[in-house]
Amino acid sequence: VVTQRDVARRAGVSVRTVSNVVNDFEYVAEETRARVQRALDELGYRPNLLARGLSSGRSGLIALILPLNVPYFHELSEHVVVEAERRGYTVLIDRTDGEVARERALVGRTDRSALFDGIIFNPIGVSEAELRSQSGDTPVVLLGEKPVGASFDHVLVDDVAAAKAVTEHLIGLGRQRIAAIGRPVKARSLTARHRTDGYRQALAAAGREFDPNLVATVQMFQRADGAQAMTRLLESGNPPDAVFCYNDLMALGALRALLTRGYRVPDDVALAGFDDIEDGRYSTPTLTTVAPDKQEIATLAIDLLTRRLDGDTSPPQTCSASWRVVPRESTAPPPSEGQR
Amino acid sequence: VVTQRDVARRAGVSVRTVSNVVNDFEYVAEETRARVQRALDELGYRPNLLARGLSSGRSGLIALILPLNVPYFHELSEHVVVEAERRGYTVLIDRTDGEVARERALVGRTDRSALFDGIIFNPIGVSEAELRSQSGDTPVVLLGEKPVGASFDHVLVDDVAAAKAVTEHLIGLGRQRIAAIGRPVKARSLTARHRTDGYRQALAAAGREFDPNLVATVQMFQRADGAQAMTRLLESGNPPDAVFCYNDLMALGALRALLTRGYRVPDDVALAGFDDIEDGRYSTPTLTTVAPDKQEIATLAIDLLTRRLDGDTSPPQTCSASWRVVPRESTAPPPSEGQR
DNA sequence: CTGAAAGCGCTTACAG
DNA sequence: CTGAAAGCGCTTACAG
Repeated sequence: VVTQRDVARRAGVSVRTVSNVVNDFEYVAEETRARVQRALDELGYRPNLLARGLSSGRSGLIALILPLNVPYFHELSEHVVVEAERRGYTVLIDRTDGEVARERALVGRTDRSALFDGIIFNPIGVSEAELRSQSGDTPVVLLGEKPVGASFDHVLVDDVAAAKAVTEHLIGLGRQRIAAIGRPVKARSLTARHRTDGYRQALAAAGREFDPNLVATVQMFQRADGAQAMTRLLESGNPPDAVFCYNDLMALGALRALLTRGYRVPDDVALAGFDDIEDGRYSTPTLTTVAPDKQEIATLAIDLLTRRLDGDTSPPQTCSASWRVVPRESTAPPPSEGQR
Repeated sequence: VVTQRDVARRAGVSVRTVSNVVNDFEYVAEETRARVQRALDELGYRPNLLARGLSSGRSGLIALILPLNVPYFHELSEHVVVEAERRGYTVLIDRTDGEVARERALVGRTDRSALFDGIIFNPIGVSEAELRSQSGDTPVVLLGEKPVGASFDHVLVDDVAAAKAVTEHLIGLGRQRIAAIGRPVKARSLTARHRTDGYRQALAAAGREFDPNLVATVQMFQRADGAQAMTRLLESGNPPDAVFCYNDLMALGALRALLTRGYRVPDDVALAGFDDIEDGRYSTPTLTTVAPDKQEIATLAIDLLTRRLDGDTSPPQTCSASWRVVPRESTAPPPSEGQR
């Protein structure tokens, strides 16, 4: 490998000057710069990130720690990568895939703070307290769920309001038995709780009775869970005529379960999800959903993080990104009224 | 931050000994080890990856450079991450999303070889020659397409054979007009060429005429491309009764186009894809596809890479992973014969 | 504008 | 088994 020392020798200058040229500092004589640049090119010098990081204390790297197997975060990651690049940072993605052990390994054990200038993280199992003790002075921005007493910067969407809005959309269709799929069997997911809250608030606001039998539980937020939960609802003897799934993935699973059993969507059962993942735009029927503004979320997260990297020490902030209900075929009103 | 020096001072030993304990070397007196370990714990020492990497020349990090927006690679990445972890390596993912500029930036400019012990890469736009000049002595394993004169380790599936097999499956259904979707408009993708070859070989082997009008071109391998190509085929006046899409994503787009226009799948048009992505198992109908063994591909790639990391300098190898045709509803024979 | 030198936090022959 | 010391390749006050 070619080092700055090699270049310095060739150009007849000190490494200090080479470093100045490489990093594009001002105050380098034009003549010197040209000479060094030539040596740089001729030797094919490329800076060693590790050495630079070790001595400067900054690597230009941001860790994005996500359950990449969740399409929502998968899609979000694209925006984060692009947005970070715009500010001169490189994002490296760490898959946690919802495994707490993996999350812990990433956050704990070795000091990744040396490697990464900052971290953007969607924690599933690691608590804020745990994270605080491990993250040292590396800026961390958390995505989603914000527990009380949070001491990190957060970016989130108002799950309660969004869930309420999409449930109201279902109510507006004239549906009578509106089910919800997504209450976790055991994990205490704030997201799920908030969406349940929104769902109940919408029912209450419409003067509807809350029926616990219409809330189906799941293990995870995957397609299979949605399919199973839907199947249970259908076999309950008194099937719903509309379902709000807490994410699109489960809605897609539910859709599959419905179509397999001969139910028509939306005619027999209207269906709505959450996340606006691409699959939902190509399913048949296409899927009504809540679309969080992913671009905005990414921008907010990177904004928050870079501000910290620039030395901002103000108290932790929470930014709320916008969202909207996107009606599609899965909740489209029947072609002509009263046909059912 | 706590350094080894801090720990050494506290334990009353040299940093050499601390390093020995941290790295779990043998030849450390039990008593010493215990004392150092206590200091380590009390101070909450965590090694600095950068410093370790710089002085040891190894970081334990593997870069996985992929178009993560392609579900096939997205699913593959999970296996690679797990497989690498099993060998003690950490995988960091770099999204290229099919953008050549991003690929170049990752491979060129800064010397990432200092940061990563090895690279697993699915190149879209960067040529092998270019890669060779940039990668230095960092081991690289390439995923997919293998050009002639390749000088890197490769892991791939036999696209020709697989495409031939799935086309034969379509022929076996008794379909007469079998279309193919996926020939690129301009890019010279080996993958697409191989799949076209396999498609043609199957037709030829069955004594069928090759009809260029039945091969639809696409810009990319995304859903929208599949939908558009399908639409064009349907509007061509003489629609196909079966379609082999070069990946599942396009097949899903094609499915959407078919269902939207009132065609029944598989009754009117049978449909097959390639990749076996999860979406295809939940669409209605579920999607017949070619399933490359992703676990095997990941294992082969990591095997190849770690072997190089252990000093193997044998000539570049090419490993072929297995695959199989997975028949699902989209090519299921009609319930009763001759019904059409 | 540029040089000589210290230092980032580790690893690792070299001695003992 | 352990210490003193050099070195990994850079950056960056400190002088000049």
